Amino acid sequence: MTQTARERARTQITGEIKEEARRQLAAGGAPRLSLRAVARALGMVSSALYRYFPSRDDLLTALIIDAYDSLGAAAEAAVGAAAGGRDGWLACCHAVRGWALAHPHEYALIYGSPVPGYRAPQETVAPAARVPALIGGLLADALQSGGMKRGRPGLVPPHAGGRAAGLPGALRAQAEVVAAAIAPGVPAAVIARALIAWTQLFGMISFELFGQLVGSADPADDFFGYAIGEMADLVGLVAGA
Amino acid sequence: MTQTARERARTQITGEIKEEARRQLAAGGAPRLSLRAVARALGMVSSALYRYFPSRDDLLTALIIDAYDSLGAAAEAAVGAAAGGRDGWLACCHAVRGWALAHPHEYALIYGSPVPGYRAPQETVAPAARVPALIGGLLADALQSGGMKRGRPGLVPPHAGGRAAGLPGALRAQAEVVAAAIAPGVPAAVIARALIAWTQLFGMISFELFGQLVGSADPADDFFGYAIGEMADLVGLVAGA
DNA sequence: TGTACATCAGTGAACGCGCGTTCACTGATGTAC
DNA sequence: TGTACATCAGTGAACGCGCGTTCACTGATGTAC
Repeated sequence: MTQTARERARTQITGEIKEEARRQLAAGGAPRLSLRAVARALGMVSSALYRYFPSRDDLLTALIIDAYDSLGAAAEAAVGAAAGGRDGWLACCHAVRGWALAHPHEYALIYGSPVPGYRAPQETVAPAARVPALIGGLLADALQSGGMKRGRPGLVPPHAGGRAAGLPGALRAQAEVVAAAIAPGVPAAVIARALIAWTQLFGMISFELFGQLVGSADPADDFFGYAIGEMADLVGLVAGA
Repeated sequence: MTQTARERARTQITGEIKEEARRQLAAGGAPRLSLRAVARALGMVSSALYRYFPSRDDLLTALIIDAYDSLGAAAEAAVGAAAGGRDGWLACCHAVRGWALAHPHEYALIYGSPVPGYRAPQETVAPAARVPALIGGLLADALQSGGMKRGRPGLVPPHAGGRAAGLPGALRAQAEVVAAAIAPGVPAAVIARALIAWTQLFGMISFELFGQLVGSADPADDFFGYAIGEMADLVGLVAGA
């Protein structure tokens, strides 16, 4: 309950190490993050860091978890403040993008190419699932409170060639697993489209941050706003509670 | 016209260097690519590589250009063999994904997080534009040959809250620039949705390759097929010529 | 409350490694006459 | 066709740097009696 001075110092310095590491992430990205450079910046000797993190990879893991949690918290706060349904979705998207633009190197750390030689441990899974879980909950809520069209979501008809209305088998099964985990009661067809919306959201943000939109949708604000609206339609989210 | 032995040797060895560099890319990603290691693997002394590439960054640039060209060629071949319109789009998507799965580290090189400290020079711009240009051309062709619905593409209606039918201003202007460059005659509304489809395509592939789909749409084959069909609908592409 | 001991943070030196790049050089290939 | 010179590929040593991690150590903080 009461913390000893040692415990307080430990928490404090652990925080300072991560803070400095984040600064270096911004300077050179994950591959250039160096324990020695972090120690140097903090006026410590490099071996001292091993009192706090048993290896470089453990420091990386801590940064990854923090990044997922920071993003998750930002998104949750935005959704909590929104009216739900379609508004919740839009708020979530804007919060995710806003966080990404504010923390581009932490975004790259969790959504960019995997760091070579690093394998994310189990502990990162739960923080990574916060945004998907948030979206799932939002859909489930919207479905209950009338914020979503019933039946097959969206109104895009099967194309002229005549595609079967159902989902392909594996996708249906996967969607049901997802529904059971994070979106109870939401039909597989809605989940399938939500998966599209989800990958679309991060695809846009990655393209924006990684420079692929230069020469087309850059600056991306209007494009982003338009796209997330289209995704809301696709999923079947309607305005109002 | 006729090549000297020296010229032949130069072309050959330049190729071997890039080949070995690609192998090392697969082993450790771009940040771990090392001139010395490449030279070692080829039985050369590291300084000899400087006869072929003036610096490490120039080797990286060559790999990036090759990757864009390889991807572009694969996509173009697939579209060329398809019936056009919707089929062309689907073929393009499958070709891009197929290439990405076959060359995951080259994909990460061009669509992953930027390599720290590296700035892509102008020469990479044209190769990078091949896939977008291909899609643009495909849309223009489809529009001319009746492979696309006229008028506002797709059938998703404005959401219940009543969104204005038009595109936001900046997006409309950007879409017109894109149309002028790679999709002559294609309306801005179609371009805007094609931008969504394009970011969606690469967003899905990145999520698949970078491990974000584990636990949901994994394996991603059915999800991918479903999503690109939905995108075709969104853009207004119909089956047949 | 005071003392003896255990815990822990931080030091400094070292190990063993790898990197990109430069430079003066040797020897083979190509070119001009 | 043969010779003199220029071009270029590749060598080997060196410069100057950085890295992660280990280890024996000092000295401060915490704990049990």
